[in-house]
Amino acid sequence: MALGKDYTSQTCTIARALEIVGERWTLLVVRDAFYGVRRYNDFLGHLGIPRAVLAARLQTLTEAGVLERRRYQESPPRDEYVLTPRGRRLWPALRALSSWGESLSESGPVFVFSHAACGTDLGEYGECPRCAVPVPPEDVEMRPGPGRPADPGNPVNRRLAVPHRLLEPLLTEDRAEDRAEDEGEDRAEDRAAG
Amino acid sequence: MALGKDYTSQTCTIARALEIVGERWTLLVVRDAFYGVRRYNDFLGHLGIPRAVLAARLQTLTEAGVLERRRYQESPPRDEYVLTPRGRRLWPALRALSSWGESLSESGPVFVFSHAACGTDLGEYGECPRCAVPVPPEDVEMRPGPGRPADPGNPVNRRLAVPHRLLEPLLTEDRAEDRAEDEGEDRAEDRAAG
DNA sequence: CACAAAGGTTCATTCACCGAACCTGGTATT
DNA sequence: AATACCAGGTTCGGTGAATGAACCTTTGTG
Repeated sequence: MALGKDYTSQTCTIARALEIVGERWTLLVVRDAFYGVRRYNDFLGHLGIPRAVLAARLQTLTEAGVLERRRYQESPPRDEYVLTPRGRRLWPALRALSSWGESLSESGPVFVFSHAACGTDLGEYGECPRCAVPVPPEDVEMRPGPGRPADPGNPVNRRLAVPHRLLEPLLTEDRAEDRAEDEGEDRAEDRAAG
Repeated sequence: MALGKDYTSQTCTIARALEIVGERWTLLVVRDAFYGVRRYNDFLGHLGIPRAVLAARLQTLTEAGVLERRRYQESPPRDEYVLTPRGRRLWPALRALSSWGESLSESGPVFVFSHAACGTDLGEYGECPRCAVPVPPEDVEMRPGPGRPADPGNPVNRRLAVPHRLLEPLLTEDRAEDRAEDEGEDRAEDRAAG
C-alpha cells in the first residue's frame, strides 16, 4: 500500500490483502472489472477517478497479479485490463462488502446478483441458496435492482444496466441500447410466465 | 470516506461500504475488534497506528454505528470500543479478505479459525464445511496458525496467540501468560489423543 | 508529592490525492 | 498536407490526510 507507509508491522493475512486492494479506489476498480469494465476510458467514465490515480491503480493491480493487461487490437495498439484467476478470487470479498453496504440502506440493492444456472438470487455470502453451492463469478448474472438511481448518470452505467454475466465484457455503446430494449421485453415476459 | 473527496458519484453498495470502512487502517481496527481488542492502548500497541489516526477511526466507526463506546470502569473513567451488531455483520467480508490474503502467501495462515461447536476449520466463506452452515463470529474459535511469526513482536500479539473465541475480550497481560501455558499443554494433549 | 497509566490533542512535516492541462501515437477528415 | 480526433496516458501545482513526536489531563499509586 503506497498510502504513507505500508502495513509491514502487520503479519495478518487481512493486512496482506489490504496492502494490495486497500488503497482508495482500488476495490472499486476491481468491482468494475467484475462488472465487465475493461478499458481505461470506461473505468474513468464510470468511477470519476482522477486519471493519474487510475493509471497508478491499474499498474499496481497488474503488478500484483490481480489484473492482466491484454492487447485487444494492434492498430492503433490498445490494451484492456481483465481479472486474472487471482483477481477473480476476490469475488467473495466484494460480495460480502456489497451485502454489508446493502444492509446499511433502505433503498435496496443497486444491482441484484443471481445464479445463472437456476435464476435464484445469491445469498449474502455469494452462495446459491437453492443449489447450496458457492457460485463462481462466471456463473453470476447481474441486473439492476430497486436501489438503482433513476438517472444512469453516465454512459457506462447505462451499459451496466443491461443484464449480463459477471466478467463478460461490457457491450459497446450502440449494442447496449439494442440489448437494453430486448432484455427489457424478455424480462417482462419472464415475469409474466413465472 | 474522509480521504480527499468521497465516493458520492458511486451509487453501488460496495462504495457505500467503503465510505465507512474503506479508509486506511479502518478494517484493521475492525479486525482487531473481532479478535477481542477493545482498548485504545491495545489497538495502539497492536496496530502501530498513529494515535491521532486511531482516535479519528474510533470516532468515525462509532458514529457509523460499527463500534459502540462503552464505559467499563468509573474511576478513573475508562471506555472500551466493542462491535455493534452492524459491526459484527462485517465478519464475512473480513473472512473473505483474509482468505484471499492467505492465498497470496506460501507460509500459511497466521490464525486458524474453526467452528467452536464442532472444531472444524472454517471454509473460505466463513462457513463450517462439516455443519454446512455459516458460522457467526461468536461461534468462531481462533488460534495461531503455521504462518505465525516466531517473535510475537508486541504484548498484544502474545495475548492474541492464546486460543479464544472471536469478540471475547482480550485477557489481561498476566492472565494471558497463565493461559498460554495451560492451553499449550491442552493442545499438545489434544493432538496426542487425536 | 512525584510519578505512572490511560486516553487522548497538538503540531510540523511528508506524501498521496485531486483536477486541469498537456503529451503521444495512430486514424479519420478536409 | 494540415487538421481534428481518439484512447491512453504523464505532468504539475494546490490541498488535505497520514505520520510521529511531544504534550496534556485525569486519576491512582509509592
